[in-house]
Amino acid sequence: MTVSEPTPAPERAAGPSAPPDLGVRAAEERFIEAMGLAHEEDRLPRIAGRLVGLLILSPEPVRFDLLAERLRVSRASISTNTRLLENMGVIHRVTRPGDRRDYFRINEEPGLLLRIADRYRARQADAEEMKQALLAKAGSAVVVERLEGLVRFYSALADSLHRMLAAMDGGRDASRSGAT
Amino acid sequence: MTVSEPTPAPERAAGPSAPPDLGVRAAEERFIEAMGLAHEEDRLPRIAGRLVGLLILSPEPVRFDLLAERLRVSRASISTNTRLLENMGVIHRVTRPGDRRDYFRINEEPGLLLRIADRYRARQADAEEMKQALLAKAGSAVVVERLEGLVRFYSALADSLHRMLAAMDGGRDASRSGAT
DNA sequence: CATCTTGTTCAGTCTTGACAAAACAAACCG
DNA sequence: CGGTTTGTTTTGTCAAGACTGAACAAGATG
Repeated sequence: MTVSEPTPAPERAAGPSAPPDLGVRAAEERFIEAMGLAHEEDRLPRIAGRLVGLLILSPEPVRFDLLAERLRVSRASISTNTRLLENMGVIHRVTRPGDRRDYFRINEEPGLLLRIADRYRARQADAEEMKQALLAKAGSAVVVERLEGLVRFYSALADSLHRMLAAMDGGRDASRSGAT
Repeated sequence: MTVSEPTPAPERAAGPSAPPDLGVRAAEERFIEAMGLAHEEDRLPRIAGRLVGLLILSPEPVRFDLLAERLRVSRASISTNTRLLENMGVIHRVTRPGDRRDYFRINEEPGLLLRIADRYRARQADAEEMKQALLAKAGSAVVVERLEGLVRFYSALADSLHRMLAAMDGGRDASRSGAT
């Protein structure tokens, strides 16, 4: 999704771009790398994770080429990964009238969580299907119980996620948590 | 962990080994593959996932070489992946007096879930650390709020997992859910 | 129009990791 | 002891995918 922003904002931000307070800067570096690693665990490219980290730390939308510069990564990678994250609903592309360049900001709505919940739902379905097959043919009771446990677990987890989403959504002023 | 089993059990089981009811067999095949895929998403080798699936469906411990045969995979792979899962606490190696061979069964205690919860805790810590660094140096309020949202989210998720574990543990007779 | 800017796509390189075959180790058996 | 069974470790191959530079497309701009 592409969002239009009213104010050009005099290109100065309290984010990870402007004032290089060295202590904070180092913490930002660590945080960005941590997000890179964390997202890699979720099978996303490391650069995508770093992008998310950087954008979480940026109060203002960040320009395309600044992303490449700050992460020391090719523009090609920025293009690929921003589009990926955009499609996943994790970040937004922001355009401004009279400015040909693209900016990006984190999506304050937690988009990824729904995806996680869906994954658990799918596993719940796998277990459920297997359980039904066994019940129809009188399979081992132990195994049926195990599968029931699996189904319960995954559905509880998915429910819990959905509830959390709902709670966070009502959470603050209306926008909440750059959740990933 | 290696567990010793009392009964040799006359090598006959209602599991995926003995009675080849074709309908159930096909369902088992699907379930095992689904587990393979699901665990691949969690960054485990596909074979490890299939092993988990097979063992969930097996009421009795399964012999090492039968695992290789059933999954049509080299003994080397079985060795590597069983050890991996064993270290993670997902399966148990079972030995029997007078039998030199190794057997494996699923761990009824959900071992992996703790690992998942830990992962979320780690992310919570990342966000927390970044937030502290910002607070010390008066960072952007928006960003601090985002980080607080992250911290809340991850800790809620980890808590929820722990609670679920506790609930399932008290759940049935004492052993519960071959959770993965 | 020629040229610059900005972002995308393509082709190639490089890394990572899964898997298997073979060599190996250890325990048992005769 | 030599030979067998059982599992492990090592070595090599292969595939997937992340990342890059270069070519490309589409506007702007002089």
